[in-house]
Amino acid sequence: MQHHKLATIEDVAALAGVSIATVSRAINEPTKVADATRRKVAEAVARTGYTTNAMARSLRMRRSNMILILAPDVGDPNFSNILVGLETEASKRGYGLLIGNTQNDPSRETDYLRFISSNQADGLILFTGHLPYGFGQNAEETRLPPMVAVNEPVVDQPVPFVGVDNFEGARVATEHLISQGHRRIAFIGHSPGREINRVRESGYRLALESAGIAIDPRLILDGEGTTESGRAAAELMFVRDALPTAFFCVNDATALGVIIALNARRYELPRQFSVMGFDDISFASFVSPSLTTMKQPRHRMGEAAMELLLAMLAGEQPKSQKVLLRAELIVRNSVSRPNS
Amino acid sequence: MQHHKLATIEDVAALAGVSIATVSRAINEPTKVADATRRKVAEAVARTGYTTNAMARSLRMRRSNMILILAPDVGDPNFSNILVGLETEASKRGYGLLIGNTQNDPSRETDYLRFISSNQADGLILFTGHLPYGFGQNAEETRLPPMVAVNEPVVDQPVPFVGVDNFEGARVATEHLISQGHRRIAFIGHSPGREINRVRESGYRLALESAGIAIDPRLILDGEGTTESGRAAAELMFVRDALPTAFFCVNDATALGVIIALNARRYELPRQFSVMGFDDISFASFVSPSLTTMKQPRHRMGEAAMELLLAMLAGEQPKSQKVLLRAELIVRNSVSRPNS
DNA sequence: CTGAAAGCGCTAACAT
DNA sequence: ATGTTAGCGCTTTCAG
Repeated sequence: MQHHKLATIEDVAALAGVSIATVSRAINEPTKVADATRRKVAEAVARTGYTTNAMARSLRMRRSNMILILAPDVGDPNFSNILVGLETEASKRGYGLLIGNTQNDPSRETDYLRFISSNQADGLILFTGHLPYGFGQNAEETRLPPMVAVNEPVVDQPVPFVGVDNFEGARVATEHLISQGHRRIAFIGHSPGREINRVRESGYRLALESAGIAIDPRLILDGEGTTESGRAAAELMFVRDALPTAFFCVNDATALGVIIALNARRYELPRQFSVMGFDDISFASFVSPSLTTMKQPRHRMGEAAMELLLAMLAGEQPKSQKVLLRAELIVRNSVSRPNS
Repeated sequence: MQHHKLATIEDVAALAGVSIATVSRAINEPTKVADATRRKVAEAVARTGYTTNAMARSLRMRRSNMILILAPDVGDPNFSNILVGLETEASKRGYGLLIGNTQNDPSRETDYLRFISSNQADGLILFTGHLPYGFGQNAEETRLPPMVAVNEPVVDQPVPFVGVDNFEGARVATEHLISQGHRRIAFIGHSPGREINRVRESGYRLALESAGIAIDPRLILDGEGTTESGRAAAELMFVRDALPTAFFCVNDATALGVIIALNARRYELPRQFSVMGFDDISFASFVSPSLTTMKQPRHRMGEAAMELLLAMLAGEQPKSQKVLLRAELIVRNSVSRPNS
């Protein structure tokens, strides 16, 4: 563990009285070496404190055992929880994680590609929802490196994707509300353009239809996925005077806004209104009332994405271009039977 | 940007009609090369799409331009915000970040050291508060690699540290309460053993003393730094019937617990009680009333730590073993003048 | 089962 | 200002 002068494979070979080739084999293909030799080498390794020089090895083997993670915002808690899953799986398989924070800046995206093109990383995990700038132009010609998108699919590009089943999750959430006896259920959405909004709304609609409940367009409002937009949407409902008994919100931030609006109007929750979120962000359990919501399996998303990427690196064809994990219903205190 | 067969320095040299040494110089020490030659090389680089092979370069130069980040929990939002600062500074200086999630598991700590001992990382940022297991035993003999601790200092070890000035921050927080007219100010602390508890409590005491306010031991309670412990501590105050007009809490999680307890008792905040936190975690602005607190300069902590480490890597002696950044008072709605 | 030797792609010392 | 060359530490044929 000395830092100034590390032992090399030659030091070990000399000490063990064998050739460097044998040392290399003893370490990497133990079965190809005689027992006695292997023991001698092992001892020499221990005595010298030898560690394989990863640079030399990577240079020779043309792979680095590193994965580059490209994310728009490393500080986003949604990201960091998935990261833990990525790391768990990678480290289990002997891979290291290199992290690239792009801030959606094209030049930073390009910049990070140097890790790929300089052989410093073997594959790529994409959180950005688009190919890094620098690949984009000539996607057909350019041979893309092995990569997997997670959380956000890559638009218009055949990149394997691991995410959550938003359609199914929204359906389950809405059904939970229905099972409690609600029939007038609002949907407070994200921006109309967002894929996630479309899909979660579809799940909501399907659940209602399956239960034979007519869809009331006045109960469907767009938002922006933010707390403030949730608050505003709830207020709008009161202004318009088309009130639901329950709010299903496209995400927890929105749900929080709805709760704030309802609390401000001095309603008692969940007795007078039920609120359901989606995501299970960290403060979902701290709001009052604590938020019933759909939990995204973030850790498993990370693991699954890494598993998929490493399989591709090992030469396997991805079985499917899309892995969707189920969100889990988390029952807390913001949903109850309607009050009537 | 072809992935199967990358251009090497030889390809560039051949195309430009120069030697590989000249190509290397043209790229790394442009001033040492004639203008015309440099242009030829630049064009050849562009035509071939050449990128320096980082492995070969690192092997030769004996450094990787990589920094290893060792953290107990990569998913912790406190960590991830500092990470952004680390990344900003590192990437500005051409360094990459390798991330290691140890989960406080000694074997994982040791495991990640291979990145250091195999030359895959030049330095180390420590979030763990202790030397990685594997260095610990023989710290005197072992030559430690360049490293900087951030957020949490390394106990009993001369490791340069970048963190927040908790003493000063607690003093400012308490003074804010005093300036509003409070004189009976409670301190809800962390576990007694924790350094952070000791320091923040000292700041609280100094502020009171400086203002000529006697310290009332009945207003100082231990906790565990959790929401639940904050709630319990507030309850205990009511049971003991030694009530403050304001609560200064060792952190926001605790403050949240206090607010929950006060809300549950149907007090009106901040009219009847003021509550002050520390940290400015993400939901501090969402609680009702929104939390007045001290904001940790996490982004800058990351930048400062990386700056320090890179300076050490460049051979500079760290000027001081300890860099303390000031926390910033964030005024929201949980503090007002006392009610009397 | 083991050893000799080539070579991964690069930088830097030395020579011109 | 440019070229030649050694060698960073390793894995992997190819021989034996």
